[in-house]
Amino acid sequence: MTTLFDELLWRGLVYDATEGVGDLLASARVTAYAGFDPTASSLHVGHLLPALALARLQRFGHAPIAIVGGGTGMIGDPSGKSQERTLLSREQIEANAAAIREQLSRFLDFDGVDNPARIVNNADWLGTVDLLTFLRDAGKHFTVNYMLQKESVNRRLETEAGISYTEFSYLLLQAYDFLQLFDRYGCALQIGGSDQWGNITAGIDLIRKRRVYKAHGVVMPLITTASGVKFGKTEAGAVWLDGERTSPFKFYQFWLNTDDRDVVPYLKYFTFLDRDAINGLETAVHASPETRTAQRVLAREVTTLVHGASQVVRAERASSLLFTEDIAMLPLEDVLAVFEDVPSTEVAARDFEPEGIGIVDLIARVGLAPSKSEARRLVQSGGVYINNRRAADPQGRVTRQDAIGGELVVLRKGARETHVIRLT
RNA sequence: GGCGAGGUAGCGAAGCGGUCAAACGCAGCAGACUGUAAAUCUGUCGCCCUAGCGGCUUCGAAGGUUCGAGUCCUUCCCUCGCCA
Repeated sequence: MTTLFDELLWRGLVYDATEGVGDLLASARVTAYAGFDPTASSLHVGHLLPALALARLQRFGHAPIAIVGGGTGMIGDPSGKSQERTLLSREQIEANAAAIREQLSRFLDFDGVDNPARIVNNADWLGTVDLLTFLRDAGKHFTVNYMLQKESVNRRLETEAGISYTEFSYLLLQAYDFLQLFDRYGCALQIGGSDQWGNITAGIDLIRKRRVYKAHGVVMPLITTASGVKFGKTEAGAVWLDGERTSPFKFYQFWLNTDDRDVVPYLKYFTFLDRDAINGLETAVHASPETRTAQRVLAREVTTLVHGASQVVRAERASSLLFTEDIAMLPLEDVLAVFEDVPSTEVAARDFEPEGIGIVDLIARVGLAPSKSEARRLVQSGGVYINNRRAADPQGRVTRQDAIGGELVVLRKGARETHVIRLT
């Protein structure tokens, strides 16, 4: 049967790995961890890779640990960052950590008898260890020479701004984490993004020196997009797992819009579909790209994982409605249901009374455009739709008669940004 | 503390007294073409309106010179480099 490592290899999830991980994973139940720093109150799609890696691990019988970095978050990881970070307040970090913990719990099973998942906070030990102890236990085992050679540090040394002592120390903290998890839970493997390689090997080195044990690391590739855009970004910024920040509908749309060239790798990265299923979809991409079957499956699978099946149904309905039907013809309840998680604004019905509101004013008022000038430009270029009908006259007005069921106006900008106006 | 370089729109970067709301590139936004894709092409990209060779506020900050200043002068603030 296939082992976890084979599985990861097939999915293209192994960018680099320590010698012998495959054998270890094939021969024993391994406890492994991945870390998540609480730099924001939500994870984003980029975090899915390590989060799902933990879930895959668990599915293969191994025991996953997710670290929410309440301790390391206080310092800031220089890996992959070209500039020094601003420190977050302790309260902020604690709030973020709590939110992230909740999100991670969706992917992991805590009730397994043999291999239950754990979520731990490294503030538990990093927050209590005193400086002298830390320097003796961790610091003593690393030469500055070694640390300077790490890519994350080295790159920053070449910049004008340099790197602060604080961020320079990050490596030691993460190494110390690995040691702690090894001691507490027998954790012998760390998983992360490819930018974590330096931090992971530092931990492995520390465990070897302090405990005379060979721990392992696996890093996953940086996700790229075929068009060169940074993965996980849309016009509205990062794609968050938090439904408040990125609505399930937008989340679904994000995946649905995946480039043909990216969709197969993404199916491997972000779903649990097996080889046959993915191979079938790959064929579909070549045979009939216009149906975008693979994208639909991808969107459905990932949205289900993050937001649940019921949200997928809604997103799919909203999607078809948004692009293929004349919404003004539909019953008010249907439209309401579909646009439930689209941004909306309440506007007093009497504002529409005499002869309606100028379309330009309305767009600026609900924030679909940042200024009236911008709104006017949009309308003139034909980028505004009221109830799915293009409104290209900047002098145009929206009256109460335009409202679906007398109480709802669906305002759309371009192909994707929709705003609902409720008359009250 | 000394010397040098520099601070222009989201970013990068032109500009060296008028025609500068400010070239150009990137990013963004919209349109066309499409498959809610990619590529390409077009338009747009400070704010306001009665939309015009219109009005207003911008080029680190504050003063000044000038009919006129992003452009010249003074002071200050900040960033970077070298030296101490």
